[in-house]
Amino acid sequence: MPELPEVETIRRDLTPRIVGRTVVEAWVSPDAPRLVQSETPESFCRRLAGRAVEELDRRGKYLLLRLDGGLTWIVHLRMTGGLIHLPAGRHDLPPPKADGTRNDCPDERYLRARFRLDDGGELCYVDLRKLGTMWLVADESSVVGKLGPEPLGEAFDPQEMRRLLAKRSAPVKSVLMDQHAVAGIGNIYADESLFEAGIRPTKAARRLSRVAAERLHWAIRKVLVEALADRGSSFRDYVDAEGEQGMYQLRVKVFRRTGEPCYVCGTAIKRIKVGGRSTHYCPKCQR
DNA sequence: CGTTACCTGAAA
DNA sequence: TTTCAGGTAACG
Repeated sequence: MPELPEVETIRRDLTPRIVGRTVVEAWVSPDAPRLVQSETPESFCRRLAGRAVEELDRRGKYLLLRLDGGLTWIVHLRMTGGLIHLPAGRHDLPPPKADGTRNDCPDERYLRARFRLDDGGELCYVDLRKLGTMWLVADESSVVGKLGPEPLGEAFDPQEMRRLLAKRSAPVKSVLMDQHAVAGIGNIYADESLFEAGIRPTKAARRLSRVAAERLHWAIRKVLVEALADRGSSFRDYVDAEGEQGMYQLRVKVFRRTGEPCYVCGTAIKRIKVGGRSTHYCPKCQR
């Protein structure tokens, strides 16, 4: 579900609500045996209880909750995970909606873990597909050590963009989505960035000209900054830490616009598979 | 390098 | 019934 703009939105919203708070009790559903990767759920809950959250950071699509005592609680939401904060006095997620609307994932059916805080608030982890993962580790690099640069960071400059495209014979879209190349771009923002740069997703990464690589660098930053300003995209499941939707889905130019006219040239947007993922592009604007 | 498994539920 | 879904690791 969430890519960099969604995870960063959650990080920003959660920061004032949980930094300085202590986890007084942790619970992991027996129905989610794969959620905790670093140890058994029992051990995880025991070690987490009593720890204060000192800092909330993000690397790629990972949330890093730095705790007192030198441990880091790392969360990856994968496809349908979400973290919902309930302030003091509210202890229940909404019940399933009767009308069958799809943006209802943070309901009680999909509650997989909960974390009670010392101010009476609560952090709820919801995940329909149960693909999300958590770790409690002393060494963060054991989890996030091999990620590529942050696309909005200083280390990601046009030269770095060219360097990471060079020597890769895979389609440029697959390289953009490779978290070891650059961290945080997923299916939506890969398609949108390639449209913005006028590059065909299937083009071999190493075949991009210098100018094209530099345009792509600029496009990635533009798309991510705008998506962040819109608090991410909510196509089906994604909601922020308060259960609210993002707005960028209203601004996408190609993602899930199959058959609709390109806003630039009017040509019908095409959908193909690249690296097993649905890929959307304008056959005229993107060469 | 591309493909498949991991999960659940909605849409085609 | 089959396909598809904001992701990733483990395959061959």
